[in-house]
Amino acid sequence: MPELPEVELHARRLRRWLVGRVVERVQVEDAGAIRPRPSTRPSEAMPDGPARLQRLPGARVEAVLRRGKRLGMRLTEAVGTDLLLHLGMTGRWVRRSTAEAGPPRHARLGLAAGGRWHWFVDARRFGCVVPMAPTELRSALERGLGPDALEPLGGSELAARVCRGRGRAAVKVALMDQSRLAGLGNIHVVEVLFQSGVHPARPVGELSASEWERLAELIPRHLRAALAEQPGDGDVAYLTEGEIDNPFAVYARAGQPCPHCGEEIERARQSGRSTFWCPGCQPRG
DNA sequence: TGAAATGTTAACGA
DNA sequence: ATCGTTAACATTTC
Repeated sequence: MPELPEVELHARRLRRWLVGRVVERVQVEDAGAIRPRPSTRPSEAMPDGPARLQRLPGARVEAVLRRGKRLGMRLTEAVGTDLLLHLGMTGRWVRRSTAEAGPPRHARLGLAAGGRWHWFVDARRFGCVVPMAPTELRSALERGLGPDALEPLGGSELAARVCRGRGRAAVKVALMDQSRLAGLGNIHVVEVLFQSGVHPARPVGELSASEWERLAELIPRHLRAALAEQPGDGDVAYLTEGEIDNPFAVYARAGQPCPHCGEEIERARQSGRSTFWCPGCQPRG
């Protein structure tokens, strides 16, 4: 899942692990993970992807950037190749000692630096690594994305962005549109709407100014709180795979009592994704 | 066995 | 044309 908090967490970890270090080796386990453009299909691999990545050894990692759910890795300019990273649904980077026997399960590619392996692991294979010219990285990170959802935005500006061109769209679907606001995914948009007391199916054109103010304030606050709860160390864990308890107030809690008012959390589908809300706290208006 | 899963988008229908 | 929903991608898990 990575949504914005998990992607930002990756940015910080990759900075800590790699910035200032020289890439010693590259190991490609799955050439399909190397793509010509972000958001391409696993079957649309970059034909010369492995060859492009083999230029990296000797390059120093200069910076790790993030916008919305996209990550960028700047390398020594002389190498002529930077990387755009997308985690897709299940992608993550893990660090392993070089003494470890081999790549972890579902490893797609690895970078050796600072005496350790840094593996891009992605069971569902929607994530990718996109090699590109350094001049292209900035636009690849920004093109088609609205402002980063972690940055505070005024209520009226948020309303203008999210409503632009449509007044009848459901607020949940509009908030997940990355070209309007970059970073909210299915889980956190559901949580933010619950905290804001806004029903996910409300048309954007019908929200009041004070509701927009509340959303504008709660979006960055909620994302920062989610980020603060992430482990500083160890591998990133996503909800579906583990025995970790569901940390969310309403997401994946259909039929359970609302933590605020005790009413039963409801579930429905919007644009093919599950939505959860409390009928008591989030009236249809 | 079937359904659903955190992301994104091409293709379809109104 | 614009809007919005569905199907698809690939794989795992319940």
